[in-house]
Amino acid sequence: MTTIAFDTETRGLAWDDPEERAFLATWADESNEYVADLSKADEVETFVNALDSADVLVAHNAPFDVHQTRETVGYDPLSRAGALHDTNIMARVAMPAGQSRPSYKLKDLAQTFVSDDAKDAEDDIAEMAKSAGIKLKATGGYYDTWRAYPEVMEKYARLDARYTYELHKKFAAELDGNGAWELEQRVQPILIEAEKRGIALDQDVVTDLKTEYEKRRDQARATLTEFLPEEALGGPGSEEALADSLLGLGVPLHRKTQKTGKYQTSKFALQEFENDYPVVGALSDYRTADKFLSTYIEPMLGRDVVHTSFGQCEAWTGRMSSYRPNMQNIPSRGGARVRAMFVPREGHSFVVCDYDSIEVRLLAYYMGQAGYREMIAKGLDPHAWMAAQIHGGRMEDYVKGSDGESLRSQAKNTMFAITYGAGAPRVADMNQMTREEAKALIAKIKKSLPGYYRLNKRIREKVEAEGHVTTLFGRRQPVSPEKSYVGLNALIQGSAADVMKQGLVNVAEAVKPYGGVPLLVVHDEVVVEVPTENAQHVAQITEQAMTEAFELDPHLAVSGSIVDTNYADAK
DNA sequence: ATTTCCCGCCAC
DNA sequence: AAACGTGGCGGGAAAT
Repeated sequence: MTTIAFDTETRGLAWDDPEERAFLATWADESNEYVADLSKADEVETFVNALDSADVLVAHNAPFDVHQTRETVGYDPLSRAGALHDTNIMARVAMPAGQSRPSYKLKDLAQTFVSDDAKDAEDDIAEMAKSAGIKLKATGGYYDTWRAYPEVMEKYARLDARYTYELHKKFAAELDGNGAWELEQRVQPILIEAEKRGIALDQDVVTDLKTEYEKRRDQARATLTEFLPEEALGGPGSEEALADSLLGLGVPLHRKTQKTGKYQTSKFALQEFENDYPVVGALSDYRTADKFLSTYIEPMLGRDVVHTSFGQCEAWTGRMSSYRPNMQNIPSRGGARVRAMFVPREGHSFVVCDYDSIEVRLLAYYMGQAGYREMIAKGLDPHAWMAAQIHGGRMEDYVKGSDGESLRSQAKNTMFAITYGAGAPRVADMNQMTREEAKALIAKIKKSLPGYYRLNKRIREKVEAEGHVTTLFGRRQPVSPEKSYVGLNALIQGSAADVMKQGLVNVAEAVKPYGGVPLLVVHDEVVVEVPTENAQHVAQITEQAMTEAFELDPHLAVSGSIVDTNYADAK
């Protein structure tokens, strides 16, 4: 059983950019460390042979090193039969944390578990770079530092492989037979494949969006400058200038920020003034257009494919995250068409499936309230049901499209807020009602869901006694007892994350024979790219694979759609 | 001059 | 009595 830990030293973090590729590889076995200059063919060969001979390959943040290795030397560590173990994931599974998250960086873990001077390397390297006049954090900074001080850099690079090896040894023993670790191991290659394949962009759409949103921004800006001076719209001093200008226009700002006590100018703080002050609407339009441009549109310009990275265990609840770029917060609400820039490749379609109200279903499961569970199992609308409980009448009077739809939304939003731990003041704020009305609303929800409050009490007591909740898949999820009110959300969100990970594993396996590849995971949604001729069938088996992730009562439900056009057209 | 903090806002 | 959860990111301000 050969275990090899490896690491790459790279010019940057964008592994898909030829400018930011790896220049050095290091690896360690039980007794030795090795280093390869990746510009030398014989050293590359030694490196590749070492990787290829391992039964267990280990890396810290393995996806990054896998991508760098593949792109730099043309050898894909995932192509081997052996296992890939990521000490970052292992540490997070072995030592899950609550909201106060410790560092899971290699050096910090090594400092704690391997060597007291593990962190010194960072300071030394920074010092070396400085004395050589190199900007370490800039692209190529590490490469330049290596060129200037090859022996020192290589020594530290070897140590990283050693630390990774030793951490693996520690965690592998602890995690033997751990179900959560087994699931994470199955998830990782799927995410790596999704990152590697990436999502195709239609540049015609990107440039059209750019034009459209520049126009929107400029129009809003023109309107705004009738009310506000230029210096309130960006640049140094603009934050204070904006608040001052709004006050000068008579807008009675009163909400202050928590940390620094400045006047809030957020959408929420301004919404109460939008009917009386036209500046508020114009400001909102301007900020939306500006944000869409800088965050979602301009970063996509000139790319054929976008390769996100997934934080497999990034959220403390077990949820995944997505970064560089974040593909989990691309605008979709309110008719935004930004998702239209993401398109299936030629001859392919997207199959987009998401769990229906998974958090409500989990809540129903944990409440154990028979009537509520059956109502959901029958496919009825829990939010319309709740609205009817609150306001009387039949639930049909509150479904989407009816006169009572806004009361349904109120019930839904309040229900979510309460699950997240909101109290009467926050519920009053969000619903534009008095605190007394909010109390009455919460009381009515409480009355119609006795199981909810029993559950909440039970969870809080468990958190206060044991410091954790236990998710649907038996995963221990720490929650700080001082904030036991988040326990319910941790349970529901954490269990939904478990389901999604199992669902993803099921999906990847099921769609593979039909050429389907998961490209994205967005908490309760999976996007699969598939040859168009197989799309109908793959949609059906994807739904089934997700539904079968767990036998819940009420059962899980999945709805899917097939699009040949773009991501915006899904659903 | 560089890094970190803060605010605001997109998603689920 | 009180406390709405999980993320990432862009731009400006504050800290170093």
